[in-house]
Amino acid sequence: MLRPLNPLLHSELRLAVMSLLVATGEADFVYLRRQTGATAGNLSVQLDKLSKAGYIEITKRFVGKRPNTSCRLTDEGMAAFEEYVEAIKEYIKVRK
Amino acid sequence: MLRPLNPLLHSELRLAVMSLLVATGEADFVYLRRQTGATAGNLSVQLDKLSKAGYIEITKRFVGKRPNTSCRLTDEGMAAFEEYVEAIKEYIKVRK
DNA sequence: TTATTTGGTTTATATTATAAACCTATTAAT
DNA sequence: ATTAATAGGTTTATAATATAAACCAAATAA
Repeated sequence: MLRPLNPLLHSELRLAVMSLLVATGEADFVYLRRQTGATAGNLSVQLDKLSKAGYIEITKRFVGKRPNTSCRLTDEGMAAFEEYVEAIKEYIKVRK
Repeated sequence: MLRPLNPLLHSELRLAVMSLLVATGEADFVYLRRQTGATAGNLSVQLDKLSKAGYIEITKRFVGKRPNTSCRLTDEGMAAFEEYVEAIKEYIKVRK
């Protein structure tokens, strides 16, 4: 039987965020927003979920006078992403 | 920017069904239920959605005395599946 | 000094997924 | 012959999810 897809990662926006973070290691709110095209509200909610799952670590600080929210992929997040990738490959591979 | 994921296919059960149908061309309700482990109610609903989207064709008939619901992948369904595969690959590929 | 923009969060709503409840017919058990 | 289980589903109620609208505080521009 096909293996289950981690529901936290099987979400277009969260998967996009994780994909970007796998590529960059770390990225801030504004960057993720631009790259994904998501609304700020949606991004905020989804980052929170990834954070609560321990897949990313969120750091809030000021850069100059402006607030800045930075996200870093955790080892747990990386492992979960890799697991998801292996799982979804089963769905999309051509079988004979 | 990452391309959007067809929401009709970005669903665990519907994707599993499509994946099975890509492999077999045609399969009946009972087979799909066994392979996916889904409840009958859920499967019924999701097959209906795939059918309404034109991705599968559902044929109802009797086999002996028992009802039988058979599903066949359409060309449109195959094309949509392939499109989805290309799209999700962008999310899971390792970028440098 | 009043708009506007930046960088977000909270909350309300719409959509979706899922299972529980149900239905009809068949086969098995008593 | 009657009752109970099983097969093969569908319909509907509920829970979970995604999403955007509304909001907020501070900074910059007009």
